[in-house]
Amino acid sequence: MLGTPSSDRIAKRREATRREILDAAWAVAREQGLGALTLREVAVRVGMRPPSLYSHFESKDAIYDAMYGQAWQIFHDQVKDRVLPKEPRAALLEIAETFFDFAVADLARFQLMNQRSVPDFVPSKESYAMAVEVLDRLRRDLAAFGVTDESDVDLFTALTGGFVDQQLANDPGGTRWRRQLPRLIDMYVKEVKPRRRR
Amino acid sequence: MLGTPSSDRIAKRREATRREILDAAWAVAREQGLGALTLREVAVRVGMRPPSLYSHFESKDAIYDAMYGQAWQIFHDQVKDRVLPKEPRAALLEIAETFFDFAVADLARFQLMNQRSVPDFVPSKESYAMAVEVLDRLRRDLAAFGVTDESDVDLFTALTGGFVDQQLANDPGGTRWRRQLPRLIDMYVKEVKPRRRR
DNA sequence: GTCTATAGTTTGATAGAC
DNA sequence: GTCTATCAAACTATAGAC
Repeated sequence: MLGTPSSDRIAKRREATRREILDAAWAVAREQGLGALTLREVAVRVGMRPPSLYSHFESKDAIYDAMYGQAWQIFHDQVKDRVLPKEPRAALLEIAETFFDFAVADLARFQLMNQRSVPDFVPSKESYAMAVEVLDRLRRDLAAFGVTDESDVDLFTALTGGFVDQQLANDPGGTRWRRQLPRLIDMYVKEVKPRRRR
Repeated sequence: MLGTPSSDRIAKRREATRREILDAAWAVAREQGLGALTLREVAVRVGMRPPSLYSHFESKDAIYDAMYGQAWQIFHDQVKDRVLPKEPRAALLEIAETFFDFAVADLARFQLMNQRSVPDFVPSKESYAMAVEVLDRLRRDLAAFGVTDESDVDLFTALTGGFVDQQLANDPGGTRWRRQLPRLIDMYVKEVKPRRRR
């Protein structure tokens, strides 16, 4: 006698399929551009017929939304347990480089996360929460070095974000801006004068 | 007896229609997003049927291309005759603010000019030339203050571009980053040490 | 140069059998 | 949960009359 699959097992399978779909969606977005994403292409890659996607996502927008949340989730997982150096310059450089490398690795992902590239797309509350989580984490990291002014945090995000933009737009795959990150952090440290972490 | 319109007059009329179409295209892009631009919507606004657009542009891509070139052209016109202060700090601030204000005034335009927002769109040689022109102009402007290292120029574009990005993405219509531009220029001046213009 | 007509795709999404 | 069948709509682009 065979038992029926436990509901736990079913849920796991469902989740796995969802992830397969998202993986395919990311692949398409990377290869053809975020705005060129189509349900057909995604379905083909997963080995499904397009209508079957609707068993897992209620619309194309829901896929964009899941991608958005997933991207921020992945980055959050990557930074949430890191231990930063006590010395401000080294720590801030690590923060900047981690974000830079993550962002530069995938233009489509960066466009979805940080630019308003998909017309009418607005992340759901749940997905947006992940982005907020990451920014809060950055705020706490900076605060540990005495950087608490909102203007100082804004300065930091603008500086690192600007480097990412230039790298992606004008030297994709290269290091023209990446290699200037240490210099950037030096500038920032001189300006904001963070103190050594306690 | 009526004469026939001079070929000069005909050319003027053609050019005017082209501009009308581009104006409509910009309006759609601003209102609905750059990626949501459709020939139908553009035609409706101009008061034409969609196929008529093909008398003026050979494809949708050609419209994107003309928009791209036009945007850089407009910005170039805006800066080509300006006389900068001799004092480095004031001059660099003016350069940064001019670019910032222009970019922040229109998200769709900024996306077309500086981000890779439209899948597969590659500007034609002629349109791209306008962008190069502007960058050359910036190089000459900076050179007048002794800023000639490519890395210093790259730093400047990344800093100002980053501010634009943050302003558009996280405080559209506001001044959260705009008001920190003087501070940014102070940082840059300390780092690069431009000399007074001769 | 603008129109009508229409081709030829592609798209996101639904209905209902299995 | 996946399929087939299908839809309705939108799209870019072309042909040819006026």
